[in-house]
This record gives sequence, C-alpha cells and structure tokens, in this order.
Amino acid sequence: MSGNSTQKFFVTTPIYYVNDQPHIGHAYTTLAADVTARFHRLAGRDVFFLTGTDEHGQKVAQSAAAAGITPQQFTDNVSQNFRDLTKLLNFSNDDFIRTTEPRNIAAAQALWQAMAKAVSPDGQPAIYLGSYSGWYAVRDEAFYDEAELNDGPDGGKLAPSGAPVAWVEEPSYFFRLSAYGDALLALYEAEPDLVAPSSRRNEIKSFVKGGLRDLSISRTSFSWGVPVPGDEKHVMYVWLDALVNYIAALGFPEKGEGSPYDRFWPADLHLVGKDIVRFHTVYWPAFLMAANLPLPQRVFAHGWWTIEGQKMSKSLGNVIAPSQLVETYGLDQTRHLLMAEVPFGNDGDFSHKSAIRRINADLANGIGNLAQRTLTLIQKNCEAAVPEPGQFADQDKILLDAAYSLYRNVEADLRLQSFHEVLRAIWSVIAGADSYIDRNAPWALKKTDIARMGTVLYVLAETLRALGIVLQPFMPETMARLLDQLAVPADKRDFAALGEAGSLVPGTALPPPQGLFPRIVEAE
RNA sequence: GGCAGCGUAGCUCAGUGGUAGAGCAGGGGAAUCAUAAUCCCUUGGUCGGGUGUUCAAAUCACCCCGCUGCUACCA
Repeated sequence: MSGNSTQKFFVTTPIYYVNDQPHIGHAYTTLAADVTARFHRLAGRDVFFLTGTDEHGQKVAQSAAAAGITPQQFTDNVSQNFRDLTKLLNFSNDDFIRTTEPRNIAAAQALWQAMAKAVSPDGQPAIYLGSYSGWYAVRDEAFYDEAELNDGPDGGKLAPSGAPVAWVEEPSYFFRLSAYGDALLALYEAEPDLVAPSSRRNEIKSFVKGGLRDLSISRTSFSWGVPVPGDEKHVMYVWLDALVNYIAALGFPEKGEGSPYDRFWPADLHLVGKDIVRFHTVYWPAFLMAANLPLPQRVFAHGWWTIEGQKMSKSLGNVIAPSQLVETYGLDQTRHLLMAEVPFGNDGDFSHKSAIRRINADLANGIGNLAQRTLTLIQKNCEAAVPEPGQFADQDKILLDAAYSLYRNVEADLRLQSFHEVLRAIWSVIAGADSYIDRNAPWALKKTDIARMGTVLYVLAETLRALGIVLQPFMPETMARLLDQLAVPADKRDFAALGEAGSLVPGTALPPPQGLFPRIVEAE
C-alpha cells in the first residue's frame, strides 16, 4: 500500500506514570504530538502517533496495596484516566500502549535478550550480574548519594525531596553504560538535531563527558515488573520496560518487511518533558546501540508550566486538570492557548488573565471575527453563495499567495517544534486579511462596483479556506466548522488542496454563518 | 563548587558587528461589514552595570551584579 513515495512520520509522547493524575503538563506534551501528527497527515504522510501509560514499579505496587486492590486493578483505573484525556482533548493517537500489556512485556524481554547477547564497545558483555547497594527512597523511586542526604527527625535519613531513605543491597543486573560514552558523544556530534532544544544538548553532552557509570537494570526487591528472561527472581528496572514501549507498539520483535516496525522505526520524534531527557538521549540510544537497532531521529524536551507565577504542586493545590481548562475556555481555545502562549521548549506561565486576553485577541477578535464579517457579507450580498471573482488585482494576488503558501512557509518551524512560530505566521495572514478587508471596504463596493465586491469577497473566502485548512492541526473541531461554512468538501481539506487545486467554486451555496469563538466576557 | 545559559519597550519575547524590532497593553484618529470586533497613526528602551577590541557593539573579549538549568537513575 504505502509505496516508497509516501514519507512516514512516527511521533511519540512519554508513557505517563500512572501514579499521577493527568494534569496540564501531560496534556501539553500529548497536544504537541497531536498537532505534529495531524500536520503530517494533512501533508499526506503515513503517520503513527503513540501515547500510553507506564505501569510497573515499586511505587505503583505500594499505591495499589494502600488502596487495597491489586496492581492490575490499580493501573487499569489510572490508565483509563489518561485514555480519557485523549478523548477530552481530541487527540488523534493511533495507539495507546500500556507497559503491562503482553506485547510490551514480550518486547522488553526480546530487547533484554538482544542486549544480553551483545558485546559492549570495550569488548565485554553488555549486561552482567552484580550487586546494587545504596540509599533508596521508595517514594521517589530513586537512589541517592550519601552526600545528598539530610538527617531526619527520628535518626533516619531523608532524601533532598524529604522522602525517607533506606540502605538496600540486592543482586542486580547491570548494563555496561560506562562503555558507551564515546559512542554517544560521537552520536551527538554526528546528529546535532537528535537532542533539542540545544540547551538540552549541551547539558547532555556535559553529562556524558563527565563519565558514565554502569546502570542497574533489574531489581529483586519487588515483583511488579517484567521478569528477566532466564532469571525470574529479577524484574526489569522500570525505565527499560518503559522505553521499550516505543518499539513494542510497532510489534517488535516482529520486524520483517511490511511490519509496522519496518515501516515506522526509527521514531522521527520523541516528545518528552525536560525531566526525562537523559533517559531518552543517553540510556535509550545506548540500549538500542547494544541491541543493534536504529536510533531515534530526534528527542525534543519541552518546558514546564507555572500557574499564576507559582510552581505547580499538589501541596500548593494549584494543579490544573485539563478538564478544568476545557470547561473554562473551550476545547480548541485551550489547544490554541497552550500552543501559542509559550515558545515550546521554554518554561511558561499560565494565568487566567492572559488566557482570556489571548483567546479574545487571537480567536474571537482574530480568526473568528474575520470569518464572521466575511461570511456575513457574502450571505447578505451574494445570495448566500460563493461569489464570482473577476480579474485579480495585485493586492488580491498578494493576499492569496500568502495564504496558499502558509503550509510551505511553516513546515520548517513545525519540524523544529516551534509551534508558536507556526501560529505567528498564520496570524500574520489573518492580520493581512483584516487590513485587506478594510482597505477594500466591500460594504461600500456593493453600491459602487458590485463586480469588484464579488472579487474581494471571493479572495477573502479563499483566504479563510486556506486558514481553515492550515489551522486544522491546532483546532480540528472548530476549523471543521469553518470549512463547513465555506462548503469545502471533505476530500479537499488537506494541504494538497491549498491553492487553486481546491479553489472554492463560484455559485456554491453557503450555509448561514455561525460564530466560531465566542468572546469571553468576565463577570465583574 | 564545576559546566552551560539568560538579563532588550509596562508584559512576553525576536534580533549575534553597520542608523533599536514584534505581539499584547497604553494614546490619537478612521470606519461601521462583523462577536464594540476591525483598520490607520502613535507614546515608550542610555539593549543589567563597567572596561576594552573596532571606523562601527544589543551583537566580540574581560570583570561585576542578578537570575535559571544540569551536575545519575522523579511528569
């Protein structure tokens, strides 16, 4: 089916840890992936968009025990919250993987076996059995150096996070990460786009340059995990069975010609939060190198949201649930807000005041008002049908060309995850259209030059059509309504229909216009 | 402490050697097709401070002040 001519695009979100309720941060990452996936689909590419949940580990087992249910029941419940989030925000993921599914377990064991057979760059086995000891905080699922610890109240020790730690010692398999430093540094040099933004690349490079220690990749102290093949007392350390999800969802270890793995791996883009960059740009490539599998093309780490200037935290009680945003502002308003408000990769602040300002300025006063005034003029003055254009003047061509070339002009920024730049470029066309409509005053032309009025309104309708098409990745639902109001057929809504290939046909009947984005008026 | 980065208009930021920019906010005017939305014009910055290199520095170098990230297994 998919010939060589069809490009593919595989985009992933992290799998979200089920010990947490979905919040604005999760929604943000998956939204960026959704916009990316929708964009590439409209460009005619073969897209696979994956998200899911991370469900193993000691903390999950303990939370389940505390709730008096089995880990499986516990993860079933919480995973569903994340699945619901994809519906709530209209995400178009092609799959939703859970690390507890048989396919993920099978993939994790296959990856383990491939790594276990491998020889690291220093000529030794890539995986070996040793023992791990250290100060461990269950709550953080993290080991800490002695130097980091503080004295607790009852003579115990506390992690920097305040979590109690205990000295643990257990047999553990290790991955010989220490042997992969040079290969990783060479990778960062050869593939400068692998780690983005560049500030993260610098951090990762200096981290690797500082020397890598071998990585403990199994535990015997709990059992809620993937059994290590051939030594079932051990379960895999959570990050190994988490990262493998990206290929498990493609059917790995099945990798024959025509398989999803063959079609989509390596990933074109792993979107991650800045806290898990290292896992994706150090451990994951090293695992793949050991298993002799291709490496992802790009890992992009976005920033954090603060809320009204404050860090989001459970103790402050200011964690924002995505459902709350959608209720307050509307679905597509929320999607636009998150993508437009902050350069992706930077930290940003969410405030109610600036949310309203942006939604009213960009959506109600911007694209919404432009659509409303144009469609109303056509409705009233052109017998509710697409007007007949005459010869295009230079200014007509300039506006049309700007609108038609949007896809071409924003693709580079889209590929760099500069979503706010993509939107900025689109909004400059909206501003151009508003300027055009005022300069040409079609409401005055109807008395002086009815033919010219038709041309002006046609140009505006065509501009709206292009805007509607290009904005679909960001606001799919509302842009569908806009394209409905322009009577654009379902098969003329992709990027190939931009320009004259999909031009509106004069005389086509148009439905009565309906507002796209209501203005938000604050109660005093 | 070490490494990396940031500090530009009220706010968020773009701009890496050649007469200071955008969006939003503020002010004035126009228009009235439209969700009182829109358009045009405009106020506003000694580009954190200092020294230096240069014919020329927000842009390069050094110093100082302030802030941030990373420094091993936490979205």
